[in-house]
Amino acid sequence: MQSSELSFSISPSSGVPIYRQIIDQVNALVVSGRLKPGDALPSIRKLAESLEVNMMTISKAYARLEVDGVLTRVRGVGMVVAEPDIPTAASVKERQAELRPLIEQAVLRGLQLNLSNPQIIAVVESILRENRNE
Amino acid sequence: MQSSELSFSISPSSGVPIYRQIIDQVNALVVSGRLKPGDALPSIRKLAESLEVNMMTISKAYARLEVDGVLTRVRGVGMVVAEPDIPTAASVKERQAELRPLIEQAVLRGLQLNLSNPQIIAVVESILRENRNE
DNA sequence: ATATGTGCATTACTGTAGTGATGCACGTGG
DNA sequence: CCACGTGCATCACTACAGTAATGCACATAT
Repeated sequence: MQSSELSFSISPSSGVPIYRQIIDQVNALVVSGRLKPGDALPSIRKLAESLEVNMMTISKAYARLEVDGVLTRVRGVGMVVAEPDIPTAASVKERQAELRPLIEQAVLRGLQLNLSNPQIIAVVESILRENRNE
Repeated sequence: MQSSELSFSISPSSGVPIYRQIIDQVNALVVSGRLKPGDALPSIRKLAESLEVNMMTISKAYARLEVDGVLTRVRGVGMVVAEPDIPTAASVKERQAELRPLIEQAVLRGLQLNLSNPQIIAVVESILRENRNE
């Protein structure tokens, strides 16, 4: 169990809650493939100390990530990246339905900004392009 | 000033704040063209009474909508739908940049759900199709 | 068994979002 | 001018998110 040398960084005064910043960064690492299933994450204590925040803050973030199926917690051992393939329990349609409200919020904002359909889709594709490093 | 007969509906126990529900519904009405520039909205008192909430809750919602450039308040008269064309102050690129974070959040969630690029774009297009009634 | 590493449960403090009650200021119509 | 309809400012209350301090439970290595 060598130090994975994961570099987390937070800005406590960015308005975004600390635990949310942790969640987003772990998610990004997993989605992009830099963290693979079975990989260990920094222990709650280590990470809390290095970021100078309370352990519970990290713990809550890890807990949320476990509920989301991203991590698996193993008491006495540590947090580990979960298998990514299990969640195919839900069909594509169901997952799309789950995603829909989030997309809707964003798209309506785009319409409100008076952007055309192609202009909105261009933003979507640009973001997809950035994150298909897998 | 006839009754515009606008039908707002809220579910106080839906988790979504009341003022946010008002904002979203007004936005939807304006974006879809059912409310046109110059149209009057229900007065704060009337709407508050019909929805059985406090005036201030409606007032806050309207205030936010004014900041967003959707409505114009006229004291002693009421709230009126603002002109939609003014905001072309910002270039397409700027408006796309403003939209980007929202889209990004949604798209990353889609990737996390293990949806393919076309599957995500399909959701976007479906929503765009629903809202181009203009 | 014991020491030391894990994560967890409990409890508490604090800030802020959300909502509300009340009285005031502005505009319009008589 | 006066009455009535607008929206607004102020203050206050409540619930909950976010963070933290502390002690406990489990797993592993010696």
